[in-house]
Amino acid sequence: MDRRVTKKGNDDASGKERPTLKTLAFMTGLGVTTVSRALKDAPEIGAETRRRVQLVAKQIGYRPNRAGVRLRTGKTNVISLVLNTEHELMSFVSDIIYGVTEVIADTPYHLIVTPYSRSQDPLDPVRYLVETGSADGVIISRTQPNDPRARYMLEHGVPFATHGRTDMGLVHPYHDFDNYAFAGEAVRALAAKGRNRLALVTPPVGLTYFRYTVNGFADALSEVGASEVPFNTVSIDHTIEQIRMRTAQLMRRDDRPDGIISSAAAATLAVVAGIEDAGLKLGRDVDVVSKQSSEVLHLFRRELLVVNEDFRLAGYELARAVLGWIAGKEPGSLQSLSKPSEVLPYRG
Amino acid sequence: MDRRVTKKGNDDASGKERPTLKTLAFMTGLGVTTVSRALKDAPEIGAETRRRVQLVAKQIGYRPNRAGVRLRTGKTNVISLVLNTEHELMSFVSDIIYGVTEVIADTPYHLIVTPYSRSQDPLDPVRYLVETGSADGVIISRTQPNDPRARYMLEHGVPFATHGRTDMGLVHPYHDFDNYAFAGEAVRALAAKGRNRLALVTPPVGLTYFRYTVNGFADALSEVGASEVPFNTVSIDHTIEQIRMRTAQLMRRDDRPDGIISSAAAATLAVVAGIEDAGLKLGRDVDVVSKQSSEVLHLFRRELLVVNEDFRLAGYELARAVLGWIAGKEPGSLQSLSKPSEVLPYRG
DNA sequence: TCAGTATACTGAAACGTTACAGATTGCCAA
DNA sequence: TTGGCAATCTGTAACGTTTCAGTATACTGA
Repeated sequence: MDRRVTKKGNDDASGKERPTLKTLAFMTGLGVTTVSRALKDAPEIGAETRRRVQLVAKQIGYRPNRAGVRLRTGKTNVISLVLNTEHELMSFVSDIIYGVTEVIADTPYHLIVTPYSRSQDPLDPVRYLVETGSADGVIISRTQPNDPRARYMLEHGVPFATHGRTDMGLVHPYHDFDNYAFAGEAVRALAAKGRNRLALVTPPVGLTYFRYTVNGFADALSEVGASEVPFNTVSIDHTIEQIRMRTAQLMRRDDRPDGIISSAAAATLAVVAGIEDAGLKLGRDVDVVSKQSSEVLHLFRRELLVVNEDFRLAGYELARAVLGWIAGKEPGSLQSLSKPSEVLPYRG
Repeated sequence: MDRRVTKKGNDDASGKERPTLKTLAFMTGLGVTTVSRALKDAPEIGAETRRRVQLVAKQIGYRPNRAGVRLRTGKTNVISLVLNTEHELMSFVSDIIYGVTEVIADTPYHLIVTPYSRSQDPLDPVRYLVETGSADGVIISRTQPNDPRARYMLEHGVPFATHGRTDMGLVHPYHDFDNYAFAGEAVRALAAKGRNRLALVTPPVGLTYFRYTVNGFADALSEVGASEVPFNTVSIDHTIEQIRMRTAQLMRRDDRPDGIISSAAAATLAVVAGIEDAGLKLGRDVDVVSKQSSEVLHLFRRELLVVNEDFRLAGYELARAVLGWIAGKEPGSLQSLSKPSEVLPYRG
């Protein structure tokens, strides 16, 4: 029967060590429990005590220990952004991150980036996050109409938001760019320039916004009475070289399009290169409308017509949606659709 | 003297709950301590026991609870990438993240992105990370010759790596691109084309690589006998519009340069636009050498001369450096300098 | 035979937090 | 007076992990 001396090491307010609830309890002469509750404005704590505790806490710069909270409550204070490192680490990822951090900045949340690499099941990282309880909320992109990740997280009660919509009859927060409208506006802009044989460089087949884009394109085509020149051999997921080569092939054909619509700025660079490889001139032989997420295309070729998509806004909305869901709001009320800008020609 | 019944809730291997050490202990019939040590190959555990525990652990998919480990040991298994959201969230950030995640992928580490926004003290986020013990290692960029963040982390014993070198007489891991060599090569390439009045679009004043670039530029100028056309009114931190306007101004002067070196692709777009605004033609009136981090510039104007900087490599090296330091390697052995590619003309 | 020691294992405590189940005090109604 | 209740505050346990200080057993040398 031994009688060890237990050294606490924190019940004096001496050291350089980070203050804990125990430190605060010692300083205020209260119990640890009382301090804990006072800090979170629990009703059963006296008004004066509450103020006193909060004052002292602020003075000595108390910050709750994340590991303690997480261990006890399961709350991680983490939002995870799940990214496909193969396709998505293009410039717009930075913008999304920017938008997310902007929202998160004055919350206790941290942003962790969870990658999934080469040809891995997209569900893997999500499963990992859910199984290990690594995040309070998740943001995914490259959303599919029938998206197993969204389904999985719904089943497991994990708050999330998708960049892009789904079509499963399930309701969840999302943010999306109105690609149906984009494609439609693009067609109309080209039609207004007298172009009537149009080709489309689509989003990746299989993602939801592929459908919206294609539908918007098709509907507007018949609206303005233009026809489609099929160009199914590429999407914006293809490499610069592939897009360039196949565009050149396309433009050398007799039935070549006189208008092209591109769903991404990087692809547009390749498309224009392909057009010029074929000896044609932008603005004369063919017009191109492209989405872009930063103001680069007009520097590239002033003949380009552009539509702006704001990925910072996307990050912002997605983060707000996830936090909203975590805070208990209705998932259905956390959906947003961003309208495309006008189709813009080079402005002086 | 009450005699409450304590419900453990985990000592049966029943539920859907995540297995813990206790679960493993129950299943193997061992003590929690033994299981813990067996999993980390402690020497005082019998070989067979060790194998048995590890087998069971693998079978049921045991993963240590991060909060438990972190609370007990202080180890977070987190690497933090500290970013300036004002300047740095350009495309290359994605590449750095890609490189980092590549290294981190098969380690227990998570990557968290810690932003610091508009005109905030760059030391703030670092101080936060250190004070709250939120990360085992930190990666910073926009490194300065005398960098308070590096000094601070050295003082506090926090492993880190800098993107770019410092010049404080203190040794720490870094990865840097050899901008001295880049500027030199660029000057020589322009000289080889008969250009001898050269201007430089510099990195942001105050950052270490500003100095290297400027020195490489100056040394090579005198080496080849060319002269500098001062262009101090811009750096690559300026907006596209500013760079464009001032380049146009510069190019309208009588003493305009016949060669320009640009430290970033985005700036180069603006520079070329400015050149053309002034009615001059790239490749005829002036040649431009530019760094780029992805293959876009040759699509933009094939007359451009480019040097490639690999930011994915940077992320990769930085992550390896931090992990190496955490693992106990000598900081001085974790420094790397990446040589620029040749100056490349448009390749067919 | 016995002490000494190496081997293999174990319980308790601690990290910082919150939830649960009280405990203390004062006040009021009966 | 007494019982009840509201208002405040408190101790203990628990989250899952590792470390400390053991204990039990078998083996060793004399």
